[in-house]
Amino acid sequence: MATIRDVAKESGVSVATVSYVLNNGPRPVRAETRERVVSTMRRLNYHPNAVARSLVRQRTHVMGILVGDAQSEIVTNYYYAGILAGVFAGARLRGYNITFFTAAATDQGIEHHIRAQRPDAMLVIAPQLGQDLPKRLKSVGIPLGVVGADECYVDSAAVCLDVDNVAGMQLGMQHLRERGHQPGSIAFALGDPNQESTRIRRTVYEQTLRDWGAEPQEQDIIAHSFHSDIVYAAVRERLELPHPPTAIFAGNDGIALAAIQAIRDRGRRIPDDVAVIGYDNWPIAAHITPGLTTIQQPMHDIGEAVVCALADRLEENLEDKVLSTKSMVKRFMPSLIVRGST
Amino acid sequence: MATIRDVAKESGVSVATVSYVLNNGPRPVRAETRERVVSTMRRLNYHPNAVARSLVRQRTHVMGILVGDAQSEIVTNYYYAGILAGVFAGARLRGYNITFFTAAATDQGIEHHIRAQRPDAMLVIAPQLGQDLPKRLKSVGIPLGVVGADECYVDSAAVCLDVDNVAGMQLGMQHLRERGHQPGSIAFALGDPNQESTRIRRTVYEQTLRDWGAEPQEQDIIAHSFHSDIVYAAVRERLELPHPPTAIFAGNDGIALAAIQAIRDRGRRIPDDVAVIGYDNWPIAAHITPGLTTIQQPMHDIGEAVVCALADRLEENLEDKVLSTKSMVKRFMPSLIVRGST
DNA sequence: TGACAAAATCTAATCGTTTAGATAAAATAG
DNA sequence: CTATTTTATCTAAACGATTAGATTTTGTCA
Repeated sequence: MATIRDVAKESGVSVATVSYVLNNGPRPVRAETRERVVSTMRRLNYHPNAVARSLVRQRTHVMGILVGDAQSEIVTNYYYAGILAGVFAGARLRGYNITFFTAAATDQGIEHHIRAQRPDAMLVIAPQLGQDLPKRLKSVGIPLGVVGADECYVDSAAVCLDVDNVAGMQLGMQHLRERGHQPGSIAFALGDPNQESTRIRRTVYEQTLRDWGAEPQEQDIIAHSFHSDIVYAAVRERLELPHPPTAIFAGNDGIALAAIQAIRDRGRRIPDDVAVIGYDNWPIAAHITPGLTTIQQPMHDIGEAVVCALADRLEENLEDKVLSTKSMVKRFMPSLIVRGST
Repeated sequence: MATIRDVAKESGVSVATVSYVLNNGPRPVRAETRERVVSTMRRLNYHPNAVARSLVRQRTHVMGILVGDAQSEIVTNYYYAGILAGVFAGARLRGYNITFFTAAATDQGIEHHIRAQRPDAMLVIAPQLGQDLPKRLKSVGIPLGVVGADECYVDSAAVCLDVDNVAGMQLGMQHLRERGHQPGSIAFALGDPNQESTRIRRTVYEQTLRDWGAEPQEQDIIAHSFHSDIVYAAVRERLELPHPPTAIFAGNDGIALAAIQAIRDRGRRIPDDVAVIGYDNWPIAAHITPGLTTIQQPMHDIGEAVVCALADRLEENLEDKVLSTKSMVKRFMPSLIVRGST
């Protein structure tokens, strides 16, 4: 494979000149010379070695991405998938490569691994990573981008992006209210209670009910899991209790699907007897009957934004030579997709 | 950040000695010296720079992965997601990093990009990439791993892994036959006819019918798309024609879902009037009623296997100093998951 | 035409490793 | 106690780029 030396020798100039041609600077090159160099580069099928470049420039143009222990989750889960797609788009836009760090999050060695690989920045997407991870990542000393878990990262000089869970939840509650459901008849199938988003949404759910003058009931908060079987059982159970809900707000569309199943198997009609509203707008939501009303989140935008924000920060650093220590938090507005289930 | 020089100076030895400690070789180091070096490495929080290492070793320990134009597809589609998860597992196992090459497949510059980044190997997962891509990738001269598209890569010195589409299709057809469906009453909702897998499965479908003494009918090959709306319409249409099928074999579970919807909306029962069998065993397949009978493919295994095969090849090359030019093709056996829809 | 500034190019150090070849220290043999 | 082998280290040249500083070439103006 041709090197810069080969090109230099072949076109009768020094390597420096070739480099100036390659980078359009920082020193000028006579047009005639440039042409000669460019043509030999083409002739030799020369491509500058990114590894060598990284070494001298002290930048790899790689952003690392860290995913939870369950590697499969990140790609299987539609929520993550959307973010990832956005991340790729942003990376292409700004000229970065995305490398997946395959070490387990609980590895003692993850910082070491990062230090060794020298990505320019790190992305963290799975919110349920270990407690001490923020500190450990911060200690590496490179810009950090976090999606969906501000709280514990807010003092880590990180770029924290998230969906606005408060707004999303309010959007859905408001919609149910407009559809005529009484505050006391709206249940919440929340999902994994360990996730930050779940906690926030629960708070909003409860607060909204109180604002409407109803005290939230423990029995109306059901399905403390994302697993279909558990959700199904929980919904069936709730439907047998007194004062069954006339509407169920589900923590994601998977939960909504399981809830729908449970409602139907109980012999109730959707949306006449029980309305269902989901969260995330999975592709399947549009293709069931009735269509699932759901909260759509701009996941692609978030993924793209986090990469761009980090790229901005990196370019800034390039000038200031000092790593910004300010954290930044930005929330993205969800929107309501109304379909037949409400 | 500490370099090997700092460690050397601090422990009063040469950089070479530190390097020998770091790599356990290739020359011996006195135990006493080693200890001293190791302890200063720890004290200085030293981590060898992978970039510098890559430069001198001429190996990056990175495998690049190329995905189709629709970046989102790879992560949204459950089929790809499974493979990806396996790829990550394999990469962790063998000590490689996975980098996504974000350039569009149709980019003229994709080989250039690869050449510049110098991954040790490339993975190609989306089968519907451009026609000339195999040639272009081969021209880069690094080992190639291909999942799901042997044909056009078989002369590219590639590692080609795929699901055994013939076996999977036969498995499903056999099952339908055992459930009492007549050869002339089995329709095939194939999906995107441009995909290699679709073509193979169609051939097997037709051949199987002939083996059973029935001539395949054009009208029984429906839904030439993966798009739910198109599938839905096609199935509805077919159900109105004479001799409606008693069983529909779907090209993937998404198609099956749309078909089920269509069958139900037409007022037919599943599986009594029409049986449905899917392909891919999406998570949702277990959570609908009736459960969807489907063909499960060992996607995780395939993803892991392709990485391992490439790693083997790379280690081999390390010794032989010559890139193996033999292509290797391996097929993975699918299995039948029987649920209520048949 | 000569003096001087500007533009173009070259030389060589650098980035942080690995690893052959030379050298010093320790171990073994005679 | 040398001579010789073995083991442990060191020195210095790569790997393939970038980029200051020195040097040469070209252009401008009196």
